[in-house]
Amino acid sequence: MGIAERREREKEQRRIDIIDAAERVFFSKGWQAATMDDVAEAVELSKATLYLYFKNKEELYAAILVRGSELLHDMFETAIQTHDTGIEQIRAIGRAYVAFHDQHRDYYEAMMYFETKDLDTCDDCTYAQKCDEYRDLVMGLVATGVRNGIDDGTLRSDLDPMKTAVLLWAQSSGVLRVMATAAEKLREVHAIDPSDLMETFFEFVFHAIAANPDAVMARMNRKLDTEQS
Amino acid sequence: MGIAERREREKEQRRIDIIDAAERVFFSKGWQAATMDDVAEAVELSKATLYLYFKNKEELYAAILVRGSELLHDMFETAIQTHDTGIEQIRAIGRAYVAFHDQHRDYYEAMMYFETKDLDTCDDCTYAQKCDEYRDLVMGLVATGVRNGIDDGTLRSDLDPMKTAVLLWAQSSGVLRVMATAAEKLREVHAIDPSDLMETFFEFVFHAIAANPDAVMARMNRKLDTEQS
DNA sequence: CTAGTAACTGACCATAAGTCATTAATTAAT
DNA sequence: ATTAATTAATGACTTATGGTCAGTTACTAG
Repeated sequence: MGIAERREREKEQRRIDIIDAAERVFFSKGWQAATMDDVAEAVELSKATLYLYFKNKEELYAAILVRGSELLHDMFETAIQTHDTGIEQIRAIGRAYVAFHDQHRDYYEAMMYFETKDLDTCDDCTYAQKCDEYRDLVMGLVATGVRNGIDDGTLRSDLDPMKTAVLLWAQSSGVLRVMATAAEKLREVHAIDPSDLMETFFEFVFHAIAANPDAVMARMNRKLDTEQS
Repeated sequence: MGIAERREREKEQRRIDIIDAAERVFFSKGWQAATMDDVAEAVELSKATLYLYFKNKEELYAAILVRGSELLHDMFETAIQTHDTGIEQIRAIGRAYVAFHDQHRDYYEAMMYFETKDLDTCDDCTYAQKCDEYRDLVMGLVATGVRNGIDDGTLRSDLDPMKTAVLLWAQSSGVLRVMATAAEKLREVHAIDPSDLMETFFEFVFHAIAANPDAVMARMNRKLDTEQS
């Protein structure tokens, strides 16, 4: 029965087309201002058709969030795989988070936007569930980094990996959010450079979790000096 | 001209009545679900009248946020005034933030909800402006605490007060948000107690900013032990 | 008592999410 | 090849809600 499968593929492609169009529309006009009619027009389908593929506007948005979550997860995974010691992995994850914020601003903001009002966790909202799953995976990656650091002696041995992962994630999210929403004000009113703020944040973190904070800080400063010269 | 003043007072009272009603409605049904008709019914006025006092639904919400901001500011101010050393003031502010989250959950969530999509900063949105002002004041209080700590030797002397204040605020917000949105999951899936998470966060912070981290940690642990026994 | 002003309102509009009966296209059966 | 059946798609509609406005009521001043 190749026909059924072809239809399945076509249907899947439609779904992708819709998400692509939704991304363009939502990213350019914002979640609130963008209408389902806009998306329908962008994908050259009637609005009613959208509702054959997505339960409602929110779930269509969730589909976009899944893409963002996947991207972030992959970046974190790469960060882990391309670094050896736990402390370096954690730092690389931090940099990856910043890079995600810088390079995929649309996804970042979309994810921030919907973090407050948690997507309704109804049973058939597969997209919202996938978002949750990715968040767990991401948290797991951070925890892995912490565990590696404990094992290889670069991080404090008395840390609880999962608790530390949650804290690192929460703290980073908070700092990144402030950077995203108040970057302009920080720079102009308080004369604070956002990326400098981020560096200080990293410094704070390593003061808290490194096995040997002083050595780590000394190395960080040396690195910064050589980079700047 | 006592009449004009009385009318002014009455008008102000109306405004307060409307905000009171809006608070009840918004807090019970949520920003999205609550309608201006709901508010109108609650305050026993026609919907059109609401628009004589508030430009739109968003500004009415902002009026509520101002109350929350004021409350938070006062709690921070008290925290500063009732503690002597800088490090204690910072800790007290942290505790105050947690207390605000615990005891004024409605205000806390309302403020979180609107943190993403920054209230439109149009000229005549006095309420939104006031929110911004309070945020600055709050940040200033934290910076004052840091400055005091630098002066009295309880905090690292190389800290930039304002930068540190922004970081502390951002980090705390992030952690508190995660606690608010994922408390249940943290406890049940990862076996992490939210208030324990908060304590570890405080520990992280003081590792980063205390002039003598080891001494501070030792003291914190002693305190916790005596409290638990 | 009357004119003028401020406060208020019912009826209305515009927009946008979501639904449904109907139509068009594709596939399977005779 | 023709027809029935299944699937995909849609135009027209309903409902809900933020926001507006002409007109009414209540109060004040002269």
